[in-house]
Amino acid sequence: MTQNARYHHGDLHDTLLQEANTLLNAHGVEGLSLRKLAERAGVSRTAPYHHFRDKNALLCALATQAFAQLDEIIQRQLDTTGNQPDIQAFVIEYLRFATENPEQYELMFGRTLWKSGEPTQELKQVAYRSFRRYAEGLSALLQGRLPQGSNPLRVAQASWATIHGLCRLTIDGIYVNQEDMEAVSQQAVTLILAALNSTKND
Amino acid sequence: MTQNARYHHGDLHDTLLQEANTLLNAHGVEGLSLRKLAERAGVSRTAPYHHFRDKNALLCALATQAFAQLDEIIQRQLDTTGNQPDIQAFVIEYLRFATENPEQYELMFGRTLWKSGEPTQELKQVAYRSFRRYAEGLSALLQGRLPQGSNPLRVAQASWATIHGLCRLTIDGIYVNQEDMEAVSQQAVTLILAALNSTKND
DNA sequence: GGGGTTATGTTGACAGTGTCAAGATCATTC
DNA sequence: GAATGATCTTGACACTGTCAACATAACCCC
Repeated sequence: MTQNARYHHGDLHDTLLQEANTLLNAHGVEGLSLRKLAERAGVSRTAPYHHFRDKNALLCALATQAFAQLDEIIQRQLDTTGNQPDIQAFVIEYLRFATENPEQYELMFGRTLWKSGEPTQELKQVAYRSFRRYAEGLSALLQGRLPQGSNPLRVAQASWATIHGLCRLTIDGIYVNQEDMEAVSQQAVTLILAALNSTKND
Repeated sequence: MTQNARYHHGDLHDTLLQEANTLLNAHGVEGLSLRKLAERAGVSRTAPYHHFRDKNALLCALATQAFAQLDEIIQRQLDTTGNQPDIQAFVIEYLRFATENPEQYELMFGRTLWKSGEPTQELKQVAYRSFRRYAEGLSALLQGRLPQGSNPLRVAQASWATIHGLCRLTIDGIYVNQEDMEAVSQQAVTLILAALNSTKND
């Protein structure tokens, strides 16, 4: 029996994830169909169902993978900056991930899984852990530089919302102008820093 | 001929938009199918195609309507606050619109139209005008209160990104906790105000 | 090794989707 | 009153996710 004509694929689970990522990058979530994916993996339409409960589960698996990647970037950034908090670098790295992996980012934070679909237990855990780590790390970076009456966790969440908003605007095709995008993110950082340097609020 | 059995609907265009909004609110974009919509309007599957080129065009029309609503809210807010800029109120109003009309907001700013679909020329115009108005209005609110070296337009865009990010997080089902959401948005406003009150940046 | 169990892969089928083509009906206009 | 265009209908097609039933291979225990 030749290797090409064997009945069992042997590594379909991983192959599916890999090919799915390829299709995702090429045509977006809306262009990712299980049937095309199966064909691409050289397997029949329903074979993927033996490895993922349904399409939603597959997408959750992709998102989980992506969270691991972003997690690593965030952790590395938080470790590197160490005692000398560099929010600018942090934001740049975060934005870089989102703009270089727009479809993954969409999957991680978009309504496809969180609202329309049903996020896997696994995805929920990974995502929440990621949120927590992010918030804690960032609030550690901000420690002692906050305006009076500010809650470090809330500040971290608010500034994350800012960065996230920038990512969404870019990813969703609203800021088509790359130059504008950079200027705006630059200004966002400046804004955050200005807030941090102020010692008074009301 | 009875009114119920007449061949021509008479007001299908508007009826479609209205019923589409109902379906949108009830089941989201992903639950809005042209066939269900046609049935709901008491008309055959392909009748809508005589009033909208395709599904994308119908969704663009819905988004255009929604932009008009948000536009009005923004304009009213900017006029009301007048000489006494009240960013807090502005943010609250914006967030209110988004949380009360989540599906419309998704349509207005989501990838459904801007990335996956093809935004109508009309939608583009309305949207860009809305963006511009928003940015100009907000930057007028901020005038004279900015940290040195800040570009008012950029600040407006950056703070819009913050608000937009909060909206997305809520709408996409990531901040399920309403209480958290309010605290974070509160903090975001505080952050912006703190930045404005600071006279120095870097 | 042989037989039963489980994992994996296949074909067939179904309901649902957007959309095109061709024809039916009505409203309007010359 | 006939012709033209707007509106609506049925029929059809390709595509989607997913279930049921069956086929094949791998694995494990006696």
